[in-house]
Amino acid sequence: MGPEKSKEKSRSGRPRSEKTRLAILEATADLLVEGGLGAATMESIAARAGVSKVTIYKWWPSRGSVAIDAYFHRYRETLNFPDSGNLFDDLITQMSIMINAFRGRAGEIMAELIGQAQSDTALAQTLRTKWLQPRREKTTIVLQRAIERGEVRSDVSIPVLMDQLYGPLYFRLVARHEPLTIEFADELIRNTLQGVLQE
Amino acid sequence: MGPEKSKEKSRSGRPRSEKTRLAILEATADLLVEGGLGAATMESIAARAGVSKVTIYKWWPSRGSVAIDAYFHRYRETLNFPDSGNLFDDLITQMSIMINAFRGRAGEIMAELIGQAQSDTALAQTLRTKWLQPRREKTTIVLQRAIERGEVRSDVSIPVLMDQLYGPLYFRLVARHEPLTIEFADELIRNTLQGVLQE
Amino acid sequence: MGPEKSKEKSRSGRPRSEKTRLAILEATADLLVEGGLGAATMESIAARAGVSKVTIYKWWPSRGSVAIDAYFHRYRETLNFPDSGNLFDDLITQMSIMINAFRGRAGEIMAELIGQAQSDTALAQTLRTKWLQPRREKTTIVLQRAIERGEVRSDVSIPVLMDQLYGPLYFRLVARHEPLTIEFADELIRNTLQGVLQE
Amino acid sequence: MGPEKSKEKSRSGRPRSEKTRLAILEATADLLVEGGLGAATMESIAARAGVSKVTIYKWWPSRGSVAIDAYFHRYRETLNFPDSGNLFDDLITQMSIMINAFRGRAGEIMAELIGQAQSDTALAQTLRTKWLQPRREKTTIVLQRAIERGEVRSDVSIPVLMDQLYGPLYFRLVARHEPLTIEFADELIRNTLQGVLQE
DNA sequence: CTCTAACCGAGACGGTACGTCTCGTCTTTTG
DNA sequence: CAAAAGACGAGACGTACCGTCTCGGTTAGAG
Repeated sequence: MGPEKSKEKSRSGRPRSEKTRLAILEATADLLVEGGLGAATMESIAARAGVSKVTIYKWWPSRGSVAIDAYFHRYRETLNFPDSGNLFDDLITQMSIMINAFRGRAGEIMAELIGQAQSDTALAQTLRTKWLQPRREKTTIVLQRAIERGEVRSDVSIPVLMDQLYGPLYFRLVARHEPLTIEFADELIRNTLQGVLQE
Repeated sequence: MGPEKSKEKSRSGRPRSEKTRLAILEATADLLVEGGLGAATMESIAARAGVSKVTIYKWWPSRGSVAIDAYFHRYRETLNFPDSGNLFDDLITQMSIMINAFRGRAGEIMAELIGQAQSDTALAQTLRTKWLQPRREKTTIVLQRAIERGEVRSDVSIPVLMDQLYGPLYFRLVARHEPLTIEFADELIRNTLQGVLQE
Repeated sequence: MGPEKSKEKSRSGRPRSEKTRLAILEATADLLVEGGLGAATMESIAARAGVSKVTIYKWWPSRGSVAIDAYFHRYRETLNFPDSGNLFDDLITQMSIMINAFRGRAGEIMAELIGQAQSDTALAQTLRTKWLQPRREKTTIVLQRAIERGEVRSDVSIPVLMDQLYGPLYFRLVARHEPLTIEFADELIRNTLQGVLQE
Repeated sequence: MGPEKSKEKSRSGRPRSEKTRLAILEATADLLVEGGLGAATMESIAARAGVSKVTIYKWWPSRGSVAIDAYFHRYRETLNFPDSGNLFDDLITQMSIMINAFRGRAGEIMAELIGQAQSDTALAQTLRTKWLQPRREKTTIVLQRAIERGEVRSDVSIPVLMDQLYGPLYFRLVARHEPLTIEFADELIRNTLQGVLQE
């Protein structure tokens, strides 16, 4: 999904215009910010980018794909995960960055992308591969090291633990029944690590 | 949202047809099951129910609203929460029911409804009031009693704890990166209650 | 077409409400004046008259029927034809009255009624019976007397002569290619009586 | 109104499909013949022509416009006016052609078009420019020559004379109070030229 | 002085067409 | 030969009136 820069030796014919690719991504990102996913129709993207619809269809299969690429293009984040040796500190630092991002426009757009993905399997696939997976890989490393340090029990399943940590966050992003705050993250991490039972 | 049965004494004019209301809900539910939310267009609902589009618009503001009412109509569940006195048992029982429901067609439809709600605030509101809230109220009571019994620490925020328990579940429903299994629920509850730190 | 006051001895049951009948005619006439025939929908007439649609359908078969009755109700004219003994004077007098009426709102409405009658045979019938015919009968008498007086040739067909006099007038009303003026009527009558050939 | 064949050098983009244009006109003409103007709805035209409604709206502003173009397309007539040097002969020849056309389906449709034009100014405009005007121009020339020949009085207004000749004809077409026959035309022309007064 | 038939309001309802929107494809010309 | 321009078929959208159909409440003459 999304246009990959061709690794092949220059194929014959006119090469793809990088200017056009960027115009599309910028236009889409602008539309996403201004009116959400609903505003980023193929027609409006083409019009805004000064590009033909066909050109977009040539390189992206669906409007969701363009949107997600535009999202990454605009919000290309460092994706750095701290690894200080103290699990709680690492988690609260990383989660704070994420929550700060999700409280703004980027959060609304991500929520809409997740929403759209419910009826667009290709988009769902892209979201998993390009968004979720890289983050889960980084997190896996951090949690693995915490297990190795003896901080976390070794019988804990890392995928389950990751869902315990990030599931509640995405749940609030999407269900909006409670606000996404740092305090929430703090208690969430604390509870997750220590449990909630009376000692 | 959705038509409430009038409690008022019969108002003037022809009364609303219960037959029509049911035909709409059944038709919509059928369409949801057959082809998901995308298949439940206003046109197809009207055609299948043998009903005029205007009649649907008269009583429901959007296609999402009809869908959600149809969903509740078809999957009107007991919404019973066990309250045995043992928190783990109660949670695993309740969550198993939920997971069993979400692993079938009902789960796909719920995921699509949540998806649609990302770009339809009215639908989002309905989902919160008619789906989430009642369940959270039941759960609140159970957790409250666990605190009173001294099973759970009294400084734990119940909303946060509920998100710890159900957030990961909805996350897997929506992101589909890992399967929704009873084993997952089991470890999730266990971890949540006891924590993951090495003792 | 249109409600006739029942000549029968009072039938059992509640008698028809004269108030309602008038409310409908007044409301329709108002709507005709304000927005033409297009504005006088059954819905708007019912709403404006504070009357149920069914009541209207009870007494009139179509919207055109109501409109035409409302037109006659509002513009009930004397329908007097002068009969001075001089044909030209009589014609110019009568035609001036008609042109003056047709140059205002009444003319626009009549044009729309004629228009509607092209796709509503019942309305067409009513227009002929209630509007055209009475006028043609009056005119026939006047022309008949002109023939008897020896003013007009006795081999002239009266219906044809009437169409020569009034056809051009309705043509301008409906085609609007030239204005409806007294000067037009004057030359029309003069030409018709004397012919246009060089003597 | 209606699509004009572009005189411009080929503009960029996909050119308009002539096949589609013709399909629309043929479908509309068929519908007009089969069921009159009422049958020629945008939906039925689109369905019959195998064309999208949007495509029709792209090129015609209203259903009346399509209908009138379809009418001209189907009944593209010679529009020739004889000019033999004898006014009566020319008029009776031309009027006979017209009456023969108007006595068939074409007359009904024209009447409906005139009817529709009473509540559709754009359509009215088109009727005047594309139907009435060309005919009046031809007639003007013939009458002008009759005046020059000294056959007709030079103080007669040509527009008024044209309304005297064709007004009665359209009046009968639209009011249907008397039949449209050649005999009618004959007496109409004779009366108009010679007058009806006793000499 | 009730009974009862018809009238009337309110408004739900199935239906048809409207005019608009976006999608994804197709067909030209331009650079 | 890629890209732009834009025509096109498809099909859902939400709205407007149509004409019909219950309802409950009313109104006047008949019994």
